[in-house]
Amino acid sequence: MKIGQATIKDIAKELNVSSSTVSRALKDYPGISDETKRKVKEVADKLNYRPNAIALSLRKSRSFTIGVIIPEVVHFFFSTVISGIEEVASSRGYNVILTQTNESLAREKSSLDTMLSNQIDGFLISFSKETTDFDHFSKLLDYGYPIVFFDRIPDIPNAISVMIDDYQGAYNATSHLIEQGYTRIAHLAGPKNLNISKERERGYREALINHGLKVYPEFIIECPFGTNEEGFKATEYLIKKINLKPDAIFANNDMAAVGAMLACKAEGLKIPEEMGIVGFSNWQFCSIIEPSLSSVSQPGFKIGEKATSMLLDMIEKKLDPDTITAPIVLETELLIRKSSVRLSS
Amino acid sequence: MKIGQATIKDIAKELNVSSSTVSRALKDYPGISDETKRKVKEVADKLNYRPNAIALSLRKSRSFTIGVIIPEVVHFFFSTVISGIEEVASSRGYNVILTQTNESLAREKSSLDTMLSNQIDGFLISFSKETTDFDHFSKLLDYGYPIVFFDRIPDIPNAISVMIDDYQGAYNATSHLIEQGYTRIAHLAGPKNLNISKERERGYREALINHGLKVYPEFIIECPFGTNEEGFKATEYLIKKINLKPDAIFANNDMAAVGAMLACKAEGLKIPEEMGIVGFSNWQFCSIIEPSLSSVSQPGFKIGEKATSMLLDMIEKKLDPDTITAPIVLETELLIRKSSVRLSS
DNA sequence: ATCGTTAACGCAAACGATTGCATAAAAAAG
DNA sequence: CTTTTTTATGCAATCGTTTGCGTTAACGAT
Repeated sequence: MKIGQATIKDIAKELNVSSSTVSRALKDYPGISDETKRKVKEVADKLNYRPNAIALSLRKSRSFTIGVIIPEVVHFFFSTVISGIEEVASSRGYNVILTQTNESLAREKSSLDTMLSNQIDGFLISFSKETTDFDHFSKLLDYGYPIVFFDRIPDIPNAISVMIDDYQGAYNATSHLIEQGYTRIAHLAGPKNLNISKERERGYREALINHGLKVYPEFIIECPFGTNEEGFKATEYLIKKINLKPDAIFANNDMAAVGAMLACKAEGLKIPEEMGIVGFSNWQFCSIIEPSLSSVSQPGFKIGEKATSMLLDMIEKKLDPDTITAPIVLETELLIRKSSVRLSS
Repeated sequence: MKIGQATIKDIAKELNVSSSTVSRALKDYPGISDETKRKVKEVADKLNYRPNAIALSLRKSRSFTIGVIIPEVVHFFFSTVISGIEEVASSRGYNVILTQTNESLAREKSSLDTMLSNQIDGFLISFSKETTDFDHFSKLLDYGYPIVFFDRIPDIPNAISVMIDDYQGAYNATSHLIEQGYTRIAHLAGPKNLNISKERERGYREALINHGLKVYPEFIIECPFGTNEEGFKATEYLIKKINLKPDAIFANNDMAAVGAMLACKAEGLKIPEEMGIVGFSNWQFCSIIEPSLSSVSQPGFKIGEKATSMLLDMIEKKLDPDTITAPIVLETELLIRKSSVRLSS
């Protein structure tokens, strides 16, 4: 005998009325006498009645639940996005079902499946690094299923997505390094199949070109996992193995940037004097490490908020997906700290 | 016309059989001819049939969904716990519904309510800092509702909980400082209403006493929010305003410890020579800040795993809650780094 | 006295799947 | 060729709610 399991029928029985009357009374429908409404509500209270959302979902084929699929929870950026999602969803009366794919395509697909089984009203997705083919998404889109992609967005024509301006963020970061007098700027790039990596690299390249600097291919090293070990190795390589030593590094993510910092320290290179470093994501630790790390801040919370409110608008038909033709782009902010400032201004 | 909306009835119609036959065929029940089974499965495949989990939930009054209520998502420890929860739940075929309370009691209660409405099979809870009265939990427990508390555990006799050994963790951290020759060890404490704070403070106190040191009340400063600003202020106060200056700080959490480090740097105190510092939680940044911060590592992922597997066992009646009389306690690990080592060993 | 109107409520189907109990047809036993 | 058993399938209720439509009784109008 579990709690809250009193049903409309129980109330009906207690008062010798029909379930329809109870249902209507609870919702203040017209055509029910005030007296009955009063009694019904009283008994509902007494029995600790709680509407069965499952029954409601079945009836309305709406679950008031949205599904979130992300690569991993333990990641500063994603956790802030989740936070934004949860805030908006719960304030608008929706539940959030969460799964992480751990960057596995198989899990992404199975998550999609079980969520569909659960009559999810819509999806919020940032796909895995393994995902290169978007058929499983476009099928759903074709059927008019509400989906909003965020951060990592697929190359599907009619997909709705919310992203940050990776290009501009990278451009600003690189320009900042250039303005600080660094001229041989290397780039620790992200995995090639993610658009965000490509965009950041593009921002890096164009900033160099627009400032009259040359792009050296050997200065661009891919760090697909984004760990500090990777950043460490890449930086050691840059310092030791290359003829033209770089004097600054723009990293695709903060962890790699930290790896770069550690490598510099190990090699006795002073930051920012001999090596300027800028990261990407503005993880919490950026401001507290030594020297503090300049980084491009991604508005994770805002992304979550925006993506969710768009999704809910689509679900509630307040927003026609066809009116959205381009991805929503949120601005980044370059946070300049000690690791990249060597000019007294 | 949404995808996956083909129902058992659609399959039945297509083959001119009854829904019961289809249902049984899909589940390989005996008493259905192999021929029929084959056909049913074929059509199911063709129509992209996906069982409606909602209908199933209603029928079985089981939702195969567990509810997670935590103070906040953007927190290294909690995000690792979530990760552990999600792994176990999804591997055992359960969904995870997530809400954060932002440390508000009101939101905690309303989350509880909507989850109950959604026929959640069980709860995983770490309650808010505002929560001092546990009636809303004990009501559910009395009704036999499966709940596992983690990290922050309530003082209810029959509550099942998974926690870490905060006392021992704090004891070890403090002992380590003592062994390093620090004698005037201060403590940045957590909010008084959380058991974990009390336990950590107790570990700190007893370590001092057992090593023949005195406990100075003025050395214990409460940092209820656990921010680095708070830690900064508390440490400045300790350094400047107190007659007997401490030579080490054991902080209730890493952020406060970082605040303490910054305050020491601002005051020109060398770490670890003039001030030893140990934190709690082992946030990611501990190993990459300068000097690296010694910290007590909490096995967040394991907590999530353990709590979830216990909850699912209870839900599936594989585990009788009455056989569990004491909280499950997981061991911490003291990670010794530079911030607290001044003896060459 | 009869008719129309309105207020207040009940009936029953529907959402999708499961399942105990019938039932029909086919096969085996007599 | 019956009778019994087996095999394969269908019926209908159920989970908790909602809702279109019908029903009843009371009331005022004619």
